[in-house]
Amino acid sequence: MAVLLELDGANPFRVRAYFRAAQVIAGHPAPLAGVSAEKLVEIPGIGKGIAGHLAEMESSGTFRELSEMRRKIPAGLLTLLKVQGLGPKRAKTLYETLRVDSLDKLKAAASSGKLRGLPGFGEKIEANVLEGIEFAKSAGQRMIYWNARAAAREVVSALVAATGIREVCPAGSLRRGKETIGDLDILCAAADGAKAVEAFTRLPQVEKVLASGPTKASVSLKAGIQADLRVVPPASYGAALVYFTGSKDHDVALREHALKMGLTVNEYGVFRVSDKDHKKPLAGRTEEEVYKKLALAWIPPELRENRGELDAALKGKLPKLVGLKDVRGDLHNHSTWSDGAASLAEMAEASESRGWEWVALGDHSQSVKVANGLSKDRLEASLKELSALRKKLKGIKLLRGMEVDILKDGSMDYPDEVLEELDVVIGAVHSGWRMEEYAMTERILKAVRHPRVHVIAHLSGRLLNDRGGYKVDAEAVIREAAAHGTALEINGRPDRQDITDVQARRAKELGVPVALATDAHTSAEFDFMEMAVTVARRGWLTKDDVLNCLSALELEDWLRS
DNA sequence: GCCGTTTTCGGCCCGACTGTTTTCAGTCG
Repeated sequence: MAVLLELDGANPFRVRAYFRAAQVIAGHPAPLAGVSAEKLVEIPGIGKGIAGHLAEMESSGTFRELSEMRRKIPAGLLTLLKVQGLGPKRAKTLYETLRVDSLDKLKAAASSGKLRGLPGFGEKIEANVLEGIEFAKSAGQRMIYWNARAAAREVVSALVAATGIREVCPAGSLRRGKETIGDLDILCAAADGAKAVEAFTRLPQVEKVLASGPTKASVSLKAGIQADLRVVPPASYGAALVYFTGSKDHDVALREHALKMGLTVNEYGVFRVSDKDHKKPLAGRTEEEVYKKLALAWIPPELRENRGELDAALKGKLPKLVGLKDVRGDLHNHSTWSDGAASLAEMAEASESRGWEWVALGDHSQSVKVANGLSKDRLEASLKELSALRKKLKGIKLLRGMEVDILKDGSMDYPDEVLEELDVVIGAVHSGWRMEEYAMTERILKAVRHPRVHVIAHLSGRLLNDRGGYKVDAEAVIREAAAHGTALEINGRPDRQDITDVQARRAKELGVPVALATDAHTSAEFDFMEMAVTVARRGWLTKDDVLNCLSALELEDWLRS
């Protein structure tokens, strides 16, 4: 609705209200279906109008005004917005004058020189549009966090090497730890902005310079992602870091909060509103200083999504987020017994050398034939091997933590007497993907209720940028997990990251323990614990919410209970 | 369309860059 209104040229504040409401709803931990209008309007950003639309959507799947806008604005117009340099105004001009409502028609019009001369268009924009069309068609996919971080680290170290500037930091959604990244935002503190920008645009990683000025530049990288550099004076580094880390919604809320205090915030610092020329910064060198001047505790980047963090910071009620150092072990991984690349011994030794206090070494259960799942006999053999390892490795507590399939009827892939031999039972779905949501939910709920199942793994089954996962009512699973004391996993494989940040926060809200898991298939993949921790932090989790922060004794107590 | 420590009406975050313009609109983040 927000995008359609924008294309229609509606009041920009009305447009923003819809964008904001959409964000609020997406980030709300508990589902809003069935919530009464009186309760809905208590949520900041949802007023009477949108609450009414939501009620209408619940019965009909849409609302009247949206249907009207859909009739009024051709669907193809929305795809024009994907082209860089085309916003609502130019898209509307194209449609009204040339009837352009698809990328193909846009290409035809641009290549025959029909764009130049239109209001707001010239030769340059025409050329840029032509180039942007190809990009819009091919790209569109966001990069998975882990890969984006690697690309960013490479650019940052190259920039440091080229300029000698020390204060260079990836900001944006990468710093916030979002599951996928649209572009890299890199912040740099330097007296001479132009010099830093020039060095940036000449890095060997750069494929094409999209824009470049004295304090900022945009390039596309050979790695297949756009990177934006912003340079500010060192005295503004903290303010710029806040600004450039975002999220946009967090920044906007922060500035609104500042205005109530008679202060204004930009990327250069905090100023009094009365200080019109921004002559006397009240803060700006560090992030802590900026937040403090606004009467706020420093907010960890992972929380900066405008999901209540400003309110919590104001009241001193921010959670003390779980960190990698709090983690004492991993619960879910694989060895050469099934589809892993390292032996049980290698996985055990790698865990010990990471300084972990315990590890539950796992594998797939018998029905997952493609992953070489373990029959009862092979499981027994592997347990013997583990006993021998226990005698050798005294520095770490070794547990057997199998990923056991939840079969189509909801029963487990091993009989109860076998499950009882395992220290940790992780229930997971790897088959029968196309079940209806109701049936899939019942199937998983049965596992949640099973007294021998400790953890449910990768609840959605999705693989980012690959497949969407099966249909399941996550809220029902979280509620049942709360009722039965079953834990839910945050899978740290970068393409899974499942359960999500929002679901993790909901789990915490209902008192469901969360298990962080690497799902490692090599010893190096124990690194994925950091990915799982990032998702947990985005879900507001503290070490009290996370099973991996228990000592070996505490964990065994919990497993028994 | 939302919201309220001046307000139920009249505000609504802030700045850089580009390209089309003779002073600024559009786009982007």
